[in-house]
Amino acid sequence: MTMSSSSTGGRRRPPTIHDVAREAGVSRGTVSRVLNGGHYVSPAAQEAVNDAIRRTGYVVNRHARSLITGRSDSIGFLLTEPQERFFEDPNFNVLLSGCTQALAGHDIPLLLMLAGTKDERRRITRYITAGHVDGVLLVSSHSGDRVAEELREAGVPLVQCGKPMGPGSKVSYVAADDRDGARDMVRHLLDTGRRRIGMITGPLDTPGGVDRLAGYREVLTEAGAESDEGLVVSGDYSRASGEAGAERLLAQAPDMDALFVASDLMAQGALAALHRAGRRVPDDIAVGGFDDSVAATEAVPALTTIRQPYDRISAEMVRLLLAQIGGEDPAAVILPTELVVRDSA
Amino acid sequence: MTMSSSSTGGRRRPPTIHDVAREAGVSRGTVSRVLNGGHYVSPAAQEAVNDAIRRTGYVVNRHARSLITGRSDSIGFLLTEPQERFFEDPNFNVLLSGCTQALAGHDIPLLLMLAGTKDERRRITRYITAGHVDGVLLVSSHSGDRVAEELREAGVPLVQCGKPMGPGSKVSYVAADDRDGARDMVRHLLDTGRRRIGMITGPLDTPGGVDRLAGYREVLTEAGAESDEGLVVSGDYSRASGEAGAERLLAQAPDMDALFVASDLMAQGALAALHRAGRRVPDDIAVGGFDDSVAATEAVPALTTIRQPYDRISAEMVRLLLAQIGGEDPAAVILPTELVVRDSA
DNA sequence: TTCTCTACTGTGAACGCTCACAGAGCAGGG
DNA sequence: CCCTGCTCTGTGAGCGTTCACAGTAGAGAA
Repeated sequence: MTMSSSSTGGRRRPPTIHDVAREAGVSRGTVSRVLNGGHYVSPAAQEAVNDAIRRTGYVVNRHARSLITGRSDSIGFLLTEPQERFFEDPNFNVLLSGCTQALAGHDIPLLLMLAGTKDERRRITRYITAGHVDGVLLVSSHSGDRVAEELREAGVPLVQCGKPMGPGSKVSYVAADDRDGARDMVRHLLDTGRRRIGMITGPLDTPGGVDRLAGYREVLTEAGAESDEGLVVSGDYSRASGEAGAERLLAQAPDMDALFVASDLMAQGALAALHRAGRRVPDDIAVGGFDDSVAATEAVPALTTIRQPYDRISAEMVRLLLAQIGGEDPAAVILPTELVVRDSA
Repeated sequence: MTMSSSSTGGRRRPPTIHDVAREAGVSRGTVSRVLNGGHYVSPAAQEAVNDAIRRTGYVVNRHARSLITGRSDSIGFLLTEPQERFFEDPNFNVLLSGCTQALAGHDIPLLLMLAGTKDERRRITRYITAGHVDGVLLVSSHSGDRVAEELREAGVPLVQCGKPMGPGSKVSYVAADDRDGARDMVRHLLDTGRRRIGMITGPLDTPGGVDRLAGYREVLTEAGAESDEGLVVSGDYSRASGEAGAERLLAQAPDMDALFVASDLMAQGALAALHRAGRRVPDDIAVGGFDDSVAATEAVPALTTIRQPYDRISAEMVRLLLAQIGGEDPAAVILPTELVVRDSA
């Protein structure tokens, strides 16, 4: 009934495991065992300890625990893109909340780390290698990025979103099947009678950018199309680059009757450019996007696109990371995409 | 010239302060002093230690440090809004990068924590009170939110963005002068000949929402306007709510010749609604926003708005938080706003 | 009985760091 | 000469926890 002084508001020193042990009439070891699953603890001791914890208001000191276990029970979501991209691209939102949710099931908090500049990357890398998180969910596509390598070398469990650029890289990753998705879209455009199909690619220093272009080219070649000379320009997944890309394509290939854009956000930009040029979508020109983000449904007309299963991607990323933290070897997961037909194609 | 084995890829045990001491030929104490500012260390020792750190690839183990200092040398940026709002509202972007930059000067990493749901808030609050961050920059406006109180009771240094709702609250905060900003905007609308001025307010359970409305009413009253009956509706700062608000106002007060909207994002929505209704801006109706975010310059026509000095706000938040961590008492800072005239009014 | 096995418990020894303290060396003042 | 004060250095203790180990008691088997 009586509250021990340590549970009142203005306490000085937080109670330690030692205080709990004294209060419960057992040893530190027993308290620790209760805290960590309760194996080899008698029911009587179990109860006495739980009571004492309640009475003292004891909270485990995670720094002390981490010091010895080497674990921190938290996970970092590291984004090495410029900050604007993070806010502009709706995919990040979906990915982030997916990961947060997947981790919530394990009661692990997710720490978001934005490292857009070189300086930030240095600071955050040091923070991570100092053991402040048990593992990192890395979202970064560009090949010039050394962060993944650095973290891997430092022995930090890591799962990347999207295929890494280097071929022999031993890093875990989860990705959608970009090539296959691109093939589906281009086939759909061909099936609906389009013949002059242009493409705005993603950044070609990323596997996603390269693979979607490869899928596009494969299908066109299989269909017996001649060269795609003048039909391909590349962007950086931003809205603005989609707009600029479409303008360039319209100038280079005015007879284009379809346009495959490697992200919905770029496709939004492309739609704006097409609209300005007086082309009706899909009557004059069909437009296909990629991602199936909110940008696809918000676009006018709503975009036909390739759905990336972000819910499954984030779930798999978390699963792989926890497995890796548990000692398993890195692994790669490729998930299938799906064609979503709306109004633009 | 030779690299110690610990700096190669597959190291087992990370180097400790002890390894560095041995490598440098000094004691643990001296290494520790170098690590913590280098006071009372001879130049020769200083250099030897720095060399040894470089050679061994030593990174301080922050758990061990934290265990004894009680500090974690990191700061949390806590957002208790639903996640969509975070991505939609460009103000968060600006605020976040401002804080990151301000902290970079102190070499302190910023951890972003999104706690949109009750469950997330519980997890994150526990994480914070367990001492994982030294202080919290809190962005959350709603009054129903108990997070600020909880953290303050747990003794966590805290600075809020925006005035807290409760009157007697002892929590630090930094805010722009919302009332004064609103006054400036409404005066500007009056000065340019407008007479029937409507308003879309922010959420009225936030001081920002209340104060901007108060400023609006004061100026109208001073100008001798009759009741604003039917001229005021409220939104939640989202684009969609601005659109809906403008529609409602158009129905209630078709003779309105100006509209003051409590955020640029809502103003964007309002512009869309006005456009649909065939009203020309600013010819038929003037529109004034609030924030001066990118939404203001992206809007068509570009928004006349009230600039919130987000760069100074974030700098002040960081300054206040660091001061509070250093033992100073909480304080409040109110920063002036500025009228920015563009095309919409 | 005695021995073994199992369930449970307590005790040092870490983990890697900082902090307080003591002590060395040297200068300057009485 | 000693004393004081300064800069610099090393050492032991301890932060709060887990882990390995040793040791106890009681049950069952030999």
